[in-house]
Amino acid sequence: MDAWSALADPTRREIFARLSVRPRSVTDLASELPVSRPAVSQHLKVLKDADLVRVRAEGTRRIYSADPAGLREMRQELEGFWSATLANFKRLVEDGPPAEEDG
Amino acid sequence: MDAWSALADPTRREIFARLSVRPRSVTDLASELPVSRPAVSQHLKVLKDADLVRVRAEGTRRIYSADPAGLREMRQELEGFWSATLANFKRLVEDGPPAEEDG
DNA sequence: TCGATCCGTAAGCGGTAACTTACGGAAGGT
DNA sequence: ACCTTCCGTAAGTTACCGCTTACGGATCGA
Repeated sequence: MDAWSALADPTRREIFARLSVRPRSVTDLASELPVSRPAVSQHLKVLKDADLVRVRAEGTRRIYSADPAGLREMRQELEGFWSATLANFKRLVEDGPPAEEDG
Repeated sequence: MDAWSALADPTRREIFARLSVRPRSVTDLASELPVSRPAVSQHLKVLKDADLVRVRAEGTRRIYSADPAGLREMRQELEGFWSATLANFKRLVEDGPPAEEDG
């Protein structure tokens, strides 16, 4: 599952948002959310597979933190959409000529 | 369905990517993609509900174009994730103090 | 008016995502 | 050694998503 699909789920996006503020354990996350601890574990696995989070062992606890790696690609692709959309939209409202195909 | 879920689907993201370059009709899009025309129509409805695309009638054809509106919100949220993740990650690799809760 | 083209939607199907409960392993304290 | 806490995974259920085919409305040309 890619980063787009990983962050599409509201619960997973909420988990990632919290981890982007500061690292937390699985139990801590579960206590803050309206889902069970196993559900959080499963969400974290998805986020980890998408390189959106990292894990660090601390005794029996697993401390998860946000990882820039997975987010970087996604951000770049979205920035591409953004600039292309703005340029295209600008031509439309200015009633300008249609765009040439370049991608 | 919000913009995150709308762009999570690969086919829908491909449609949006093409529309961000230049507007196209439903049939044109379908001819470029490995799915049927009704499927494209359904995808466009999702994108439209998320304010990611607009429609303009041109005879019997419906010309769809990328709309900055829906993308703006999503982009801002992702930029928030990005800066928070970077800041948090920086503290971690510097072995600095844990972050305070501020949202 | 008749046919062709463009399009949206309903109906139905197969796949899978998200959640729960149940279980078992690993580490720490006493 | 024993109990507790923390965690991941398997199994099963429910619900939704994406796709197809089929159908009907709308517009244009002859």
